[in-house]
Amino acid sequence: MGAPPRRATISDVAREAGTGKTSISRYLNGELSVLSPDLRSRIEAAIERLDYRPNQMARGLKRGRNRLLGLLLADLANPYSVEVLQGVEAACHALGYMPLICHAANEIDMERRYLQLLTTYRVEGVIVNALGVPESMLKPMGSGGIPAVLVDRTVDGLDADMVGLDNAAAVRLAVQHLLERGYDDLVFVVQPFEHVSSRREREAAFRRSIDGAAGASAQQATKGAQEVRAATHVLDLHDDASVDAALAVLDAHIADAARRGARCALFAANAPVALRLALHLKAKFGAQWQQQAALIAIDDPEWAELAGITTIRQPTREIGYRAVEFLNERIEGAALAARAAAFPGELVVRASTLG
Amino acid sequence: MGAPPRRATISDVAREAGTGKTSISRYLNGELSVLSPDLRSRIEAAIERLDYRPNQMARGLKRGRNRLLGLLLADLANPYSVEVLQGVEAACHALGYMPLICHAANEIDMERRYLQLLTTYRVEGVIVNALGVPESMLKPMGSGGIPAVLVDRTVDGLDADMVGLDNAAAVRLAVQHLLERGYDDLVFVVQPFEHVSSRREREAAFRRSIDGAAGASAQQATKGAQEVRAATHVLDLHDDASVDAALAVLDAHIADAARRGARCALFAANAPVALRLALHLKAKFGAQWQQQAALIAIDDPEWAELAGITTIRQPTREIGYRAVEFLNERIEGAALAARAAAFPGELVVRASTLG
DNA sequence: CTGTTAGCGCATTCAC
DNA sequence: GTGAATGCGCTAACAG
Repeated sequence: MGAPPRRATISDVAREAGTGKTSISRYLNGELSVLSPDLRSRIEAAIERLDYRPNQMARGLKRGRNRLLGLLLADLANPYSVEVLQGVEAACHALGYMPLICHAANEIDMERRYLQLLTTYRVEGVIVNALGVPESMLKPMGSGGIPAVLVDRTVDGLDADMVGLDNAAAVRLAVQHLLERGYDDLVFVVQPFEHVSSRREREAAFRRSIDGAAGASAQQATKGAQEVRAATHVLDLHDDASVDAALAVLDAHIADAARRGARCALFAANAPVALRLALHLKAKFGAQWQQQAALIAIDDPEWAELAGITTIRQPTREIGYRAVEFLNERIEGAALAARAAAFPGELVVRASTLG
Repeated sequence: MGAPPRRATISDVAREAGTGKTSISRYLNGELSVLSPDLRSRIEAAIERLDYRPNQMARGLKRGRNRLLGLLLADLANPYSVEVLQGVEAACHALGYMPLICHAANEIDMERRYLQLLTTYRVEGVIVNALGVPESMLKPMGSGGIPAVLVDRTVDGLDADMVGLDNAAAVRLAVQHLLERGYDDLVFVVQPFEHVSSRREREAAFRRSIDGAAGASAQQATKGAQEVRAATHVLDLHDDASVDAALAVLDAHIADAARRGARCALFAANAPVALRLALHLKAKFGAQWQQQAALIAIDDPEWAELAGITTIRQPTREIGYRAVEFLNERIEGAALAARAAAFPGELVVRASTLG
């Protein structure tokens, strides 16, 4: 005997059950009511005996849909991505999809390759946490192409569903917290942001929040009545030399603030930036750095608690879940205009802003 | 015009190029030398014009292989998994496979479901970082079933290729470091380890390392001539109550060691345990906890540097890469006996063992 | 060099 | 209730 050399097919099952393929197919598709109890149990037995598993590829080929969703992630090393992924998975299970997870690993041409590959596997839709400019790579979907929903960031010329953080509100929350804690020299640190909408939005929101607060304090003579300074620094994490240079400038800024007697706080636009800054501050001020410099960040990685960093936590699971829901509606044929879901962030206060 | 409502098929291209499907197929499969320059350029043009992409599902159905590999991960929240994943991806690209990433999220029946699903999609092989007991779920492959290679841990009754850390050597390295630093009360902390081979091996290696060291010091009268104590504590991270209880016992142990004047060091079996311990130590001793208690861990997550924890780093990328290589050989038909690749760990000394 | 033919495993008319 | 026939998109013999 031994194990069968080849996996059983529907024909094998039909033969084993002494019937035609049609009945097997009906059984598989839950049209149980149309089968005589006898046939039905014979089929069950045959399937069991042959350890039969319907071939999804063949099914997909026939019916034209394979229940595959593409999930294209810019960087799985970023905990944010992993959490979004979990939300996506949960929704996929609930809706009967199988997520095809693709990891661009910060390589822009990996992203392009994967997008093509997904197309090739005829996924029914894609969820994209874009890295660079899939420009027209995604275009076709708006115009009858494959449905897509964007996560965290928009893609330039593309009019698609979008789900992510309410950046304006999140940044406002953070700035407000810093001002309340008496910081009056705020430094926003962000990766190169021209091409990433979420970074752009956060930076813009940062500027606006400061202006707003300054205006308010001017008329109301708030406790922090003195001027609040604000600056933006760019940290290109993929370029060591550039990072060193930027950190040197930052150091100068911090020193200057100390000289002026100002209270300086660093605002990291996301977790990777926060980690880099924390490492730098630790190297500079030692293990007790939280007492010398303030740091707040968007994103709440697992080590934030250990490092004692105040953060704005994103509802990452929900973001992933909603993305799939949006996509599913699109796949089911909804022809609405592009929607956007912006979830609120949550302030988690820790030692780094209690100096 | 507008975008074509349906993706172009090989027949469309053939018609557009004024030829038969065979030639198109030949073109797609790189049999270019067999095509007249004229036909060839007509085909190229047609493909371009129709934005044609061959349907992988159909190809797979026909040739019987779809170049899909299953990657079943127990827990993507564990940085170890993400790094292995990156190695797997790299190898897949090099060898022309597409990894189907499945995340069991610590749910044992998710694992089972995914294994079935992978079977259903006719993946050519699977790489499994097992969670529970896929028992016979994987059995079939040894006996003509789908090829599999195990990562980090074995599966009980299963005789398959295996790749992971050289646990014995890694643990020895860590223990040796601790002894050299003068610690004489070593506490190994690990998640429930009966069913996870790597944890079992590490725990066993811990006991053996201590015994070996004790023996050596006995005959050679090493500097640490006094007895070295060793104990194992279990931390079930998925059960809060149990964790609290275990930590209380640990605290007692530490207090007792202090009373005796012994130098106590904690040895975390992996990153999740290390994080939990670090959080506890921080809560107990404050931000400077590294000076009150020693901690070493297997795994080297990105936050280890920030937290200043000494670790044994695994060559995770290589592990993932090798897993795919093993699998590929199997898929190509190699019928060798089960192999095992055990990679060495690397000691990264940081503040937590320099007390 | 090129086209015709016959399936891969399955779902779906359409008859019986 | 049930089964035979047709074709999804593609590749692999076979002829020419």
